Amino acid sequence: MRDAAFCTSSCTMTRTMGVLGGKWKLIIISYLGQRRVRFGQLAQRLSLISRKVLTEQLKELEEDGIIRREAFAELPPRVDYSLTERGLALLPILDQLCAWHGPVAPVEEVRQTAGAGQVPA
Amino acid sequence: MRDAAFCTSSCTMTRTMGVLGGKWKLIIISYLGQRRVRFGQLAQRLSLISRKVLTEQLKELEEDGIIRREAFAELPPRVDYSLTERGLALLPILDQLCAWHGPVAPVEEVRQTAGAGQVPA
DNA sequence: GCCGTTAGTTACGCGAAGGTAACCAGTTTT
DNA sequence: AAAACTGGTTACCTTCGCGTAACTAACGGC
Repeated sequence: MRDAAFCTSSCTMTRTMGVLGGKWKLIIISYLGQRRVRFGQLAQRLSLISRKVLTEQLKELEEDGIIRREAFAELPPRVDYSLTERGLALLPILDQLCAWHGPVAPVEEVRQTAGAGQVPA
Repeated sequence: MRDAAFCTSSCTMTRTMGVLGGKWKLIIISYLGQRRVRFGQLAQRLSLISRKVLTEQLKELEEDGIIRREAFAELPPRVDYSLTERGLALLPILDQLCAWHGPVAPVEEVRQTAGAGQVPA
């Protein structure tokens, strides 16, 4: 997404889709949850997303102030991603979306058992 | 969307995106709101969507039980679209999404002033 | 000096999503 | 008899999202 026509529309829903639209954004946000996650970890867990697209989406999300990127001058390099306040504010809404779709609520589950071998995507 | 890999994912957010993902779905749902709208009216208002794609999306939304399609054997033909209960249940969530994105909340506005020349898309 | 590590970037190319425009049915209007 | 109206469908073509794979930087270990 990131379509100019979307972002300048007079309809808020359309503008919102300009920021959150696209296959991956909500999934990334929902996976991040309240945690700080390294890039490699994201890439492993969200294996349906190619590395290239993942970095693109992360960059856009960062530009939109939804996630925070922290790069450390370590060796080997390390980059942590986490939600900003703005991003965190989305979580309860996403939970409602998930609850709407399925009776089960595995987003919580994925977030909580995140080290246990779940395959979120 | 409607990607098989999405719909069978173990992550609810991903499965949810399988149904609601795509540029247009949430916009159509949000535009429908509580009203019954004729096809031509939808096509006019959501002018960013081509007729072809609009019919495709409407068909998918109907298959997923989110909207209801009522065709009348009138002349000229008439088809009304409206949200099912499942679809209506999404509205408060979408309103929250819009509220999250912009301080203004024009989805309500668009729904309420729907005859007054708004251009929702 | 070569490999491995992490976090990317770049070039290349496919396939699906989407736009355009023509066409259809069936009846009233002109 | 032709045009117009509604709600589509279809063929055709273009665009772009996305995947694959190779490559980079900068350092530690062998």
